[in-house]
Amino acid sequence: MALITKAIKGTQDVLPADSHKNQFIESTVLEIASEFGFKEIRTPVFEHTELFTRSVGDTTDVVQKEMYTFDDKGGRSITLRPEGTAGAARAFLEHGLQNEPMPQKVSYLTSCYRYEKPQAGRLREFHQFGIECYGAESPAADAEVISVGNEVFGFLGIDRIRLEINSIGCPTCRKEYQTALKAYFESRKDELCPTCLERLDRNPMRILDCKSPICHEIAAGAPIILDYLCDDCREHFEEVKKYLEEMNISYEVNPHIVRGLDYYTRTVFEFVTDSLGAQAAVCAGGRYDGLIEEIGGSHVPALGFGMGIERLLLLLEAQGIELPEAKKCDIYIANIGKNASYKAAALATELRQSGMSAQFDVVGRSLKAQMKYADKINARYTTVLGDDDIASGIAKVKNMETGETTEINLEDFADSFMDLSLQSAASELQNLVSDDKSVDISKFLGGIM
RNA sequence: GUGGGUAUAGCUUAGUUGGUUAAAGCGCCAGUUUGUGGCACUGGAGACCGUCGGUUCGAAUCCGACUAUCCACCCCA
Repeated sequence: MALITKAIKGTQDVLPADSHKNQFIESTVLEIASEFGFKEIRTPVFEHTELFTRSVGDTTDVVQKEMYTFDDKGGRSITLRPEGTAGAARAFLEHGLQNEPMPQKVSYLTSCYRYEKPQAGRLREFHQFGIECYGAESPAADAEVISVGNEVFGFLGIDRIRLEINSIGCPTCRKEYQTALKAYFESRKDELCPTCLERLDRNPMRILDCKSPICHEIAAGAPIILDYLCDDCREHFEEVKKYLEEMNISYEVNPHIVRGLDYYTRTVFEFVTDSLGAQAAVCAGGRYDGLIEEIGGSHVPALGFGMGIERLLLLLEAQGIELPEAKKCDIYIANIGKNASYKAAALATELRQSGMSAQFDVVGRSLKAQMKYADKINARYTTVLGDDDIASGIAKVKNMETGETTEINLEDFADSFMDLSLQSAASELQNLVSDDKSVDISKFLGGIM
């Protein structure tokens, strides 16, 4: 296929048949976040490259080999954001949000870009839902951020997902730990896999989550960071767990969680699933108390998470969870002849102004073909307009599901049709509720409203 | 960046040991007389068989390279 008719490697189109799923997810997560007081922030797709090298860390894989970086025409080094935290932090500082009442809580839906080799659940352009909470040192904030993620999965009906948490301490206690860890791995140097051998110098903590069986086994006997936490960090971690328990959120402590972004401190967490192949982490984040200072602000403790939208969608599919259907067309106006076409256009306009979704034939097809089309687009009602109907002033409206027809006066068509439509929606809802009490009403409403 | 699988209509796939105009189902368009969809039937459009090169009288089929895509490593959401 010619290059110009081929999407860039690792990018994906969302087609009209599927976009309602994205829309549903997006509005759902934003809504849930807002219940917790997180308000949406929107930042640019690109930033100065230095923002990411400073925050994400210039020894990380993300910065070293995955960023889309280029010089613009003014000679600035620009980078397409590889994650959402840095841009939000930059905006927080730039607009002096530290002078607003604390905590500041923001949420976002962004596209992110990483030059990686694509595979299941891993794209070069992907989308993240994220939240950030600034100015809260307390472990209660950690638990609250985690609970937002928990709420999203709960609301969507996802099970077989577990929360793993860990603390990687503050720079002071982590240093001590890393020394001990390095000493341990040095002692078993000749057994490590080649990649871990490299990691030994760069970041020995990464060896902890290596998947190779030998390294995994060696890592099992390695010193555990939790034993090296300073009193403050240990206390903080204990409190986070306490809050999670109070909030009824189950978790597992996994001392081997190591995040690949340098800015994390203390609490780190991942929501992981085994229904997604190698890309197990659907949502991950943690605390980053040093980040705001690192990019030039004062000391502002903060934390947040990112959730992969594509992975979330994959997960929903893997677990057979149905999302609400796209909004149907309320009424399709079939028309015969030029005159009727004019009338149909006017009627459709009137119906839309009353808040209904209305369509009419714009192709010039036969009546039969128009009816077929109405069926294909899942129209709830159809009406046929011809010279006779216009002359008599009465249109027959057909319920496409039951086949029943109702006569409606063309004079006040929009109002009468709305009554009819609401009545049938109400009775459908009634049936649904009495049929099955467990049905999520909001899903149904999403389908018809 | 490393390894493995795959590549035939919009989609899912047939295509024998290389042998004329590459097949089917779904989908799309139209028709089965007069103004009412779903079912059925009929017809139609739609494929440079991923690309380039090689072997051969002859390649969708065999060989090579490239590209794309999928999966795993790595990394991460």
